[in-house]
Amino acid sequence: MLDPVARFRRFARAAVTEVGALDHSFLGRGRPLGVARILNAIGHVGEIRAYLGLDSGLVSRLLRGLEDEGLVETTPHPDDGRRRIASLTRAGEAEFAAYEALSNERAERALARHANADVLLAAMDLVASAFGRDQIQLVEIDPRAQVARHCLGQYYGELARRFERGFDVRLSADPDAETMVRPRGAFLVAFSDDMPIGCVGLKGTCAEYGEVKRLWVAPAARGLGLAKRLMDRTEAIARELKMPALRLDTNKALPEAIAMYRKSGWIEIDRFNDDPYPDFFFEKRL
Amino acid sequence: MLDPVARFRRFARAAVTEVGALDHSFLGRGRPLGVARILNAIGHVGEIRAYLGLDSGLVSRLLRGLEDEGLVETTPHPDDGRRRIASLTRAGEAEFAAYEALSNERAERALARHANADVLLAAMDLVASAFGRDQIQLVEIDPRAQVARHCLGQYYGELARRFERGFDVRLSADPDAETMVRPRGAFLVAFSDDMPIGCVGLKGTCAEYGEVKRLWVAPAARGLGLAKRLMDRTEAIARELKMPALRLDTNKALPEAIAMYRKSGWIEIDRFNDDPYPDFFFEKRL
DNA sequence: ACAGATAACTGACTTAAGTCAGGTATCATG
DNA sequence: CATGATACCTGACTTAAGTCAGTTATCTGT
Repeated sequence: MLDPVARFRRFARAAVTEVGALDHSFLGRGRPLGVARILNAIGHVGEIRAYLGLDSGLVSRLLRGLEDEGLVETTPHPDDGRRRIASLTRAGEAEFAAYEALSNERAERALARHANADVLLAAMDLVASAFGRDQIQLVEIDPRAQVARHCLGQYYGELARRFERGFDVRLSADPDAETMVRPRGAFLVAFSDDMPIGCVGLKGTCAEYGEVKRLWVAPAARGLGLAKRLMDRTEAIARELKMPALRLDTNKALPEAIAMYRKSGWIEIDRFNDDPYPDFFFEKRL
Repeated sequence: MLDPVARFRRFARAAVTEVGALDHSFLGRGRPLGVARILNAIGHVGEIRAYLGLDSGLVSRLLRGLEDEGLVETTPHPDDGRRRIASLTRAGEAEFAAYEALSNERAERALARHANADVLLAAMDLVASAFGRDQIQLVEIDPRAQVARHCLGQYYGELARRFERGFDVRLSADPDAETMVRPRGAFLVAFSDDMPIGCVGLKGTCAEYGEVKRLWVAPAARGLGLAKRLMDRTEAIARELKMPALRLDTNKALPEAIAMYRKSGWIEIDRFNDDPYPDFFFEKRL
């Protein structure tokens, strides 16, 4: 009842029950689960066969059934006459929305019953990130995009909580967005199933070195080695951009980060800027 | 990507994938899932039909298949000649253990990959408790039993963390176990799927009043209204034992508890003992 | 001791889900 | 333009899972 494996399995049982109940509610729409899944897949992606990993003959038949119901229509692929693209008709979209509503209602109800929904959600984020760790994708995006700004907001919030004297972006040497965009630099965001869970900026400072800025990993994604992965990718990009070296600064309130830098070949150097926050300065030659 | 419902559903997707993978690994033993589930149910409970909610004819046939394989044997029920009890043969137990091992390995592997397994487990406990909230059972047990002592240990740990000057049981008026056993009092433990997630003691202090002691709810179970449920049950038992009133003391470091007492009819009274820890004293006439 | 309920079983049937072997039209490439 | 690969389709088949009606033996209450 108390050992880790038993706790994990207790969780698995609870999740199965919950999932089973959702499936059951799906059946309430009078359609078998396989068909419902196809409908759902069309709503989310245009590509079904590979996405669901089903036999092409089976998909063909299921799709035909949905066509007969008037929920789906197929059009030939513009570039490839062999392929057909499935899309929802208006009626199909309504049906899709009905399934979505079932999922949403269930989620809303579960959250509404809990007096601490934010704690519950944080736990769910953490578990989902752990389960989906192999699907985490690093994507280069513009640091001015909304997701990027969301990540930065989270990052600043974290610093404000952890630094002894808080944190105010305006006092810090906030890098201009242009310095973190190709060809000068880059900005990476880590996504797990569409949720941003980490970021890092590579700033093209000068000819002698680039800088690693704004390395952040969401609480839900800690323990998965994501920071290391973000750093490795950043280094790769820096090499690609022919930067001779990388530098970064950090604060003593972030010991995990400092340990990680030391472990992955960064050398401590003297202060190289006049930012009021950092206590430690590192360099890595490429 | 950030609203609560989307986060809940992201979690559901991750859980489905994980659970599906486990099912898939079960298939590796060359037996369909339904049969595997029966085998599993026999291992855990003797009663299958009602437990799995399956058609009796279906269970009959599946059971027969397992009997033919030599994994299960059935014996007539001692008191009711119509009923039969299924049990695992030695070979069946080995097969059952093999399925258990698959689940356990999977759990161990998932936990081993995570650098913060304790954080992950805490999140899982929380989610599992929320999903299983309707299955939480309150059980009266002896306060000297191992589970009870586990709960009390957790409770003391929590106090030590929250009280300004820490907490030492030996300084507090630790109630004798006998005062929390029928007919003088009682001790309740809340179980969610075999995991103890809360407790409360009803101490038969004197003829004028009983006392509520050691009310504890595990962090994983907070927000589910469990404390209220434990208190309600305690009151019911107190009435049953003909106690004219209940009293309790508590500390200002536990504001949620204090708010809960006030909201459910407890009246603040003067100090009625010389325990060094409590700041607040309450009474409720029955 | 009898009527009605109940537990387990049996046989006949259904549905969902999927596999597999071809077949046809289209595409990519030398 | 011939050849092989590819995308989709079709028909025939299989397996898993379950429903349903009816049978038999046993139990329970009067």
